[in-house]
Amino acid sequence: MDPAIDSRSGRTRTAILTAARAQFTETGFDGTGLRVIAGRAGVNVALISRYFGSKDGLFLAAIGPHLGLGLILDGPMATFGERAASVMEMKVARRFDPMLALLRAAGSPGCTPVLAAAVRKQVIAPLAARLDGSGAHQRAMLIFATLAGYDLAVSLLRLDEAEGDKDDKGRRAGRQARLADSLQYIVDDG
Amino acid sequence: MDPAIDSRSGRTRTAILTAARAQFTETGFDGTGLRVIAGRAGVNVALISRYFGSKDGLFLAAIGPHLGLGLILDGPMATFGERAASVMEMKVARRFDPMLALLRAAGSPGCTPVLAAAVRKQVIAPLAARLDGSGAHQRAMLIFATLAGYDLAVSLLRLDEAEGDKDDKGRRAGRQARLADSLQYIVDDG
DNA sequence: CAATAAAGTAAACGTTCGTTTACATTATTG
DNA sequence: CAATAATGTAAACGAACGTTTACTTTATTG
Repeated sequence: MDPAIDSRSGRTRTAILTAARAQFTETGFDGTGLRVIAGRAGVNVALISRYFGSKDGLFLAAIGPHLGLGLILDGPMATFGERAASVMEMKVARRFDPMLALLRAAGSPGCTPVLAAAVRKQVIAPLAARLDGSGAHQRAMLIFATLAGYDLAVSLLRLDEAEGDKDDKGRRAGRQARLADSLQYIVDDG
Repeated sequence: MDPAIDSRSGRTRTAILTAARAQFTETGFDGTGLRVIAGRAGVNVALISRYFGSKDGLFLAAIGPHLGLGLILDGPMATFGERAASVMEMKVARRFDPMLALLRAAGSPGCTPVLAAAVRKQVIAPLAARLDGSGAHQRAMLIFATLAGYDLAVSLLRLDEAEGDKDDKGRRAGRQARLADSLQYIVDDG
């Protein structure tokens, strides 16, 4: 029986993980206190240390397994750009956004190496394996860079927000098309 | 007379700013303590509060004015990609890297809005003004995203580091060419 | 049911943080 | 030179942090 479901300890464990994912996404690693996570999960602070050892352990358990590209790689690479850009735009207002959590935590000295390892293994490697042509590894890195930078600009810095909110859908569609095009250009190797 | 040069107060002021730029670049906003900056500048901690009011004030004064594109916009847009990619690769091992400082601080809740405003004003706006064709603003944003993401991948996460360090120059040249190509593709509007 | 382990709780630990206060030193100026 | 402002210093402040300890409650099991 999976202890992550049912059983008292399993319930608090997942409650902590869920709260941690949301909170790390919203306020980053350094900006998130364990007491806030505990309160959000309706759980005592000391239990976090008991279950995950340390704050780093919690971060790794909460964010680590979700840094992959998910379903974006499912499908022909001829339409990778479209799929990726679509996912990047759809994920707006989700409570847990792995890429945003990565951006908000990548600056914390303790998180950088573990995040780098996770991205290498879960993003770069499988993506490069799907790319034809030369320099697959570097092109995979460039694709990741484009996606991460896009999230930095749109979701974190909110650079695309104008004064009036009118034409919001049009703006979203426009930037999504540009992103898709730019990504596909890298996939197709120029 | 510019009080920033000569005069006792001017010297300590610039010493604090220099130390702050380097330290914020290395360890981010939350990861940087005022005592470390003070020690690096050879200055008493209390003077930081006196001269810059608060840690946020210091960050703004140290990083804010340097977030622009610098000399990258000087020259024809037909060779923008090359110039930008060249600058991104040359700046390796510099003590103060504005883009890296931005990436390391963007996750801190207090820094995000001020960084967004600075990028909008100093990067997106002047860059969009130099772009021909439709959707100049969004393409400028996408260019910034590509540059920031590239720095995230290469300088911060160091995703391109392999086990053996051989062929380092070749790898650098390769990824620089890819970046230049990808940037120019956005400038030229497809 | 009693014994043992697991899970949860409350409080405190020691540290670090940004900032402020009170005081000493140095420079400026009438 | 004396007065006054500017600059530098040392120490302390209260708050927040991650983590640990001692204890109570709940569940499991022989």
